[in-house]
Amino acid sequence: MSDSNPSPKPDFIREIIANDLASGKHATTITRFPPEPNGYLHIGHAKAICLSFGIARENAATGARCHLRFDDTNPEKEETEYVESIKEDVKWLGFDWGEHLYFASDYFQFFYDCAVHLIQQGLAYVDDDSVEEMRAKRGNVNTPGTRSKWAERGVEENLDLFARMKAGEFKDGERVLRAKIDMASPNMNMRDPVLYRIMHAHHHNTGDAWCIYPMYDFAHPLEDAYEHITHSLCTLEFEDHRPLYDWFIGNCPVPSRPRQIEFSRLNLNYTVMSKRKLLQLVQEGKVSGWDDPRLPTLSGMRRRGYPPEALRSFVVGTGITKFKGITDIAVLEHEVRDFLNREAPRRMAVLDPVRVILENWSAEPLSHAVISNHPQNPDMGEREVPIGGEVYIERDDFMEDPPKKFFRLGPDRCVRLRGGHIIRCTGYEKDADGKISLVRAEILPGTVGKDAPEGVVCKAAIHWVDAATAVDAEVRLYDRLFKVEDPDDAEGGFVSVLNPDSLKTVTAKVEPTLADAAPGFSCQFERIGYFVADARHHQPGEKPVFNRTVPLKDSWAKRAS
RNA sequence: AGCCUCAUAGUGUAAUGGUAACACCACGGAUUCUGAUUCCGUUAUUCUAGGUUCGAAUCCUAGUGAGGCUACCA
Repeated sequence: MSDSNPSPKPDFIREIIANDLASGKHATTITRFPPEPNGYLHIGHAKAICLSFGIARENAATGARCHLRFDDTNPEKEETEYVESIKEDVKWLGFDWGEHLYFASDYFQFFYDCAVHLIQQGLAYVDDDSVEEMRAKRGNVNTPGTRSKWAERGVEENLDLFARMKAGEFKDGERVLRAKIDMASPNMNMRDPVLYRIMHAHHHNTGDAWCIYPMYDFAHPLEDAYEHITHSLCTLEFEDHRPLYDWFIGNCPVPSRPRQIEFSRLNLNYTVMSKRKLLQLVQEGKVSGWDDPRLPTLSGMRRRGYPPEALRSFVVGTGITKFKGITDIAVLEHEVRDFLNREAPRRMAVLDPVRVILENWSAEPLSHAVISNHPQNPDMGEREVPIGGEVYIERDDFMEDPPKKFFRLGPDRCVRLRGGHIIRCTGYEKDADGKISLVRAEILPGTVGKDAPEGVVCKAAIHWVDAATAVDAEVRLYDRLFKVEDPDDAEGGFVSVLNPDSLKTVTAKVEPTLADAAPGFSCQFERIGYFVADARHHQPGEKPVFNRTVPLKDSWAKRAS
């Protein structure tokens, strides 16, 4: 059910929002998508994007909006390159943040002021303990922690020390600012969490202006409040952080009171979604880059030819819940096929060519065949495909000794060349290896555009390419990157279960209309699959490169196997 | 072990105290100048045990199972 404007069924989050609007708690809804610029966006992010931006779009009548905010509070992991790619990917997915592009790093002074406020309230203190000491005193899930002795410091001393942390008087790791909450809390996040750490690092946005940086738990609720976010939607792993989120909202001088709501992240089988692992695949050269068509990154899927409409339909279709399930990749592929089947023009290409000589071609020669660009959609018009007395057909479409239910070519059998004649096989040749090297056939005059004459059994139409005008193309056949359903659980690491056949490259014969296909041009190679002209490698005048988006379903192959 | 969260066909999601449904997958069949598409059909579902109620997937209690939490990451 691909739709350029999918309207999702109400889920529990949309229900909360509808109630807040109905009760007058909020006049409108302001959401946000807050990626950390430390990697490329992937299909999992698409879920968060479609949710938060989708809610803004659905409530546009009330003035709703969705902010794009870069959560760049850790200078060690973040890069400008990622900022640009994220903006591009969000746009490509079909969403627009308008004027509302923000950086958490623009709020550093605000965070600092809030921290000072907490110190003044006696709710935060500078701790001199080392990482190890802090870890030891934190306790564990079964035993309460013990408070650092530094928590006894007075407000003035804390204020002074914190100012000196900011001024750069201390080295990395020497001190931190902590909230004073509850070292015995069963929720580990409440055991005096760190608010600020010292990092003498260059920040992509603020340069060297700061040497103390706020932690996520502290910064995020403040960012949301600062932007007057009404509903802050995040994934399930932040559930335990919500009490802390609310604590900061309640104890800091903030201009609004956002509400955090958690939902389940997207999980796909045969797929890794963790940024760390994606980065590893890129860095170790297991894939060609962040936009490798085998990757679940948005840029990879774009290059693979997955239309944004299909991604949106998929993500909306999987729904929003708190249940942590694993979605079958087949659902995504279905959405891709569903969209492409309607939108992609048809073309012909032969991936594994066998030459066919039409021995009586002169009996009724054609200069070209007229073929519909989309049989179910005549509006897409027709094209003329050159043809002559010698064509290539797919190796699979000829069988020396065909089984009963095989409908295509074999000795003395008939088949139709799509848009052209019905032909009858009159002979074939094999090379030294026993491989079919040539097929001989005759055309049946008078069969172009006509049903098979009496007495002729012709149960299939196959694709072909004219030998004289065929264009060589590099065709990349992508398959799933992993051999196992759950690479995350693979023993010996997920890299050990990479599928060695995830990329096969063949030189194919394609119809001449494909010679100068524009980068990103999507079409269906009839009877084979959906393909897209590669955006990165195809230059005009060079051999065109096509990436396989997704194969067509093939019930014959399934039956045979 | 403590706290938090979740549990509906194989998979994902609906049903908000009143006939358990939709999509994907799988398997059949019809149509087809793509063994695609389209169309029709088949199989199969409320974790367990109690309780409340005329009536429970839904509310309550207990149990079971799964996931998350013990970074100066986000």
